[in-house]
Amino acid sequence: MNRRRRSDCPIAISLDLLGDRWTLLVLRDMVFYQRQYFHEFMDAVEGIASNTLADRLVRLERAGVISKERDPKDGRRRRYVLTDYGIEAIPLLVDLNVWGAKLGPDRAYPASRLARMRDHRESTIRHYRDRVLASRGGEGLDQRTLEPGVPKGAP
Amino acid sequence: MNRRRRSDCPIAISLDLLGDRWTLLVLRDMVFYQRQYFHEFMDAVEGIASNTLADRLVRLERAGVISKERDPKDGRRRRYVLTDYGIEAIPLLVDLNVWGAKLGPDRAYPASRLARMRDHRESTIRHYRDRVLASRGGEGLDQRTLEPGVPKGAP
DNA sequence: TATGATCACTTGCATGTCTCAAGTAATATT
DNA sequence: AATATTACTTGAGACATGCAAGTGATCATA
Repeated sequence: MNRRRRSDCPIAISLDLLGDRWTLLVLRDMVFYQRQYFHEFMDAVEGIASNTLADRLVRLERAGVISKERDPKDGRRRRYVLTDYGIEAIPLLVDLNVWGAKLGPDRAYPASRLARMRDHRESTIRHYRDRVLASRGGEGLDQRTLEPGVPKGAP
Repeated sequence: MNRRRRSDCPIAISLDLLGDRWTLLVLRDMVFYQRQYFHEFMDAVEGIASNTLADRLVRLERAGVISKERDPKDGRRRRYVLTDYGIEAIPLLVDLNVWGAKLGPDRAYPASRLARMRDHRESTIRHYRDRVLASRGGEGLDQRTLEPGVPKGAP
């Protein structure tokens, strides 16, 4: 999909990459749920098809939004993390979250987190950005304990 | 497309409505280019098909993002304007604009406007919101002169 | 009042994209 | 050595999109 660039409008350019039903959900999983592996994205409630997921990951990587590396602890796994450019999409996700919450059933979402996103947008963005940076710098989460791995430069 | 709600996640809910290649471009036309009529959306550089446009306008109206009214000056025309809820999507469009500009050729976009969007986000949003409100309240732009029509309540 | 143009769509068909289910290669575990 | 897991790929069918042409309502002009 979205093969050719349709125009030079920056919104159209964004939409050539992000304008489908799945791409931004993958980024959401990375930012809000700290998911990093193929099977973790597959496990998301919405149920993306594996070929669609593979396609989106390739496209995001080619666009420089995410990067891919082999997991040193388990050679089968590929770890996907946001690049600096990908991190700049966090405001977008926050806005989508706030906007969609008004359209959908509010029971579905912790009102406190939503209110924080709406009323303290900047600090929310900073919070998630820092969390991504932290998990990116280190070894990611330990997949058994789901605790942060050894930080970069630690003994 | 996007028939059923996939999950209660607000981002997924947003994407059920906005997650395609055209819907946000229609909203962009409304917000940044003050377009209000079917043929104006058709004239956008990206070249949306008429059936796709008709479908998106119906879906946006059903979702309460835009409203539709007969043009009192020309009964053939339907005028599409943002609702209050639609206006709340303006931050989203600004974010998409700023983000996409880094991906695309910067020659394509007035650097001054872009810098303003990035560095003075709140006032940019206010500016476009007020402009939408103004055109919504009055008669819209005069289609011959492209000047604002008579404001509401004027003699 | 008749004629033609414009506007907002709709229809039918070809093409493209996505989903679902199943399969495969590489690596890890037992 | 046998089995499980991970990250994919493949193929068929469903669904969405693009294109060209057509429709009815309304307007502009003679």
